[in-house]
Amino acid sequence: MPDLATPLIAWYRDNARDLPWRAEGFGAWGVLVSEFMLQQTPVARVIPLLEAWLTRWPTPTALAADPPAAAVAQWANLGYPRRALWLHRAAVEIRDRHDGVVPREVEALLALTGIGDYTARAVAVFAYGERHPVVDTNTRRVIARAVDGRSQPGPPARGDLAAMTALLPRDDQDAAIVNAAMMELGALVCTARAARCDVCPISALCAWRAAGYPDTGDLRRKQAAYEGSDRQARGAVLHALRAAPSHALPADDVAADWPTPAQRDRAIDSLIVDGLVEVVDGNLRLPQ
DNA sequence: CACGCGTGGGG
DNA sequence: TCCCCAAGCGT
Repeated sequence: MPDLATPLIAWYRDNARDLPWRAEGFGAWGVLVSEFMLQQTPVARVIPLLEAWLTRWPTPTALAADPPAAAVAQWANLGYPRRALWLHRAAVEIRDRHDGVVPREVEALLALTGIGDYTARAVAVFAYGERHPVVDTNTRRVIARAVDGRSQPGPPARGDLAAMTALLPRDDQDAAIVNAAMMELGALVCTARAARCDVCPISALCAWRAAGYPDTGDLRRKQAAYEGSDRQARGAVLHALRAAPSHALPADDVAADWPTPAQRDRAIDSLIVDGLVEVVDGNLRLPQ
């Protein structure tokens, strides 16, 4: 396996986007919040809401002092609002178990609500400079192509972390840059739809390119159909309740035009279970 | 391990 | 237009 780190580091120095969480001194809490928001939500939509979030809650303790409902409301339209509840819960855990300081150990980060393999290592590496493999979907795609010679990665698997570890230089700072560079390359150059090999710093070393871009068959899990799904129904319920801020609505009036009432009711029930909808005297409202 | 979970932008 | 995609996580 040729050395990918050296060209990646040089490329990253010249081509990395100037993103808020990469600013010197952005802080571990800011990095952690950004990572929560970036879970399945594009960068461009995260940036303005991240700034607003950190202005309102500059520390985990500040967030923990407000009710979870405040976090859900501030989450606005980022999608997957359960993440707002998880982030709030993580803030409480940081206050109660870590004296209000975002932990730097991967194991401690993994124990927080809403933090998994990716986010734990992203915080440890990008906020604290520790040396670990950080593997997201971009990184997995770049490894699939450059190293394994396949057009797309399979589903996340054990072994992903080991594969990335093999690419990391010894030096902690260089390792952090290579982690970031793999993600950045996947986001900007070696994307899911296209591979811009003409501007890729490792095209000469790429196994997929060398093999003539074989289409290995796409093993990625397909996103479930959204049209007609329970998720869509939940989205419609939330949309209706957001449109009626502060006052509760009779349950029958919420998304009343939804084509299948049973599905609408199921969506409401699941949102109540998740803590994203409240029942007050038989009326529904967003938690407050 | 495969599935459920929002919302919106771009090719 | 419509479909695909987007720094995952919990169960």
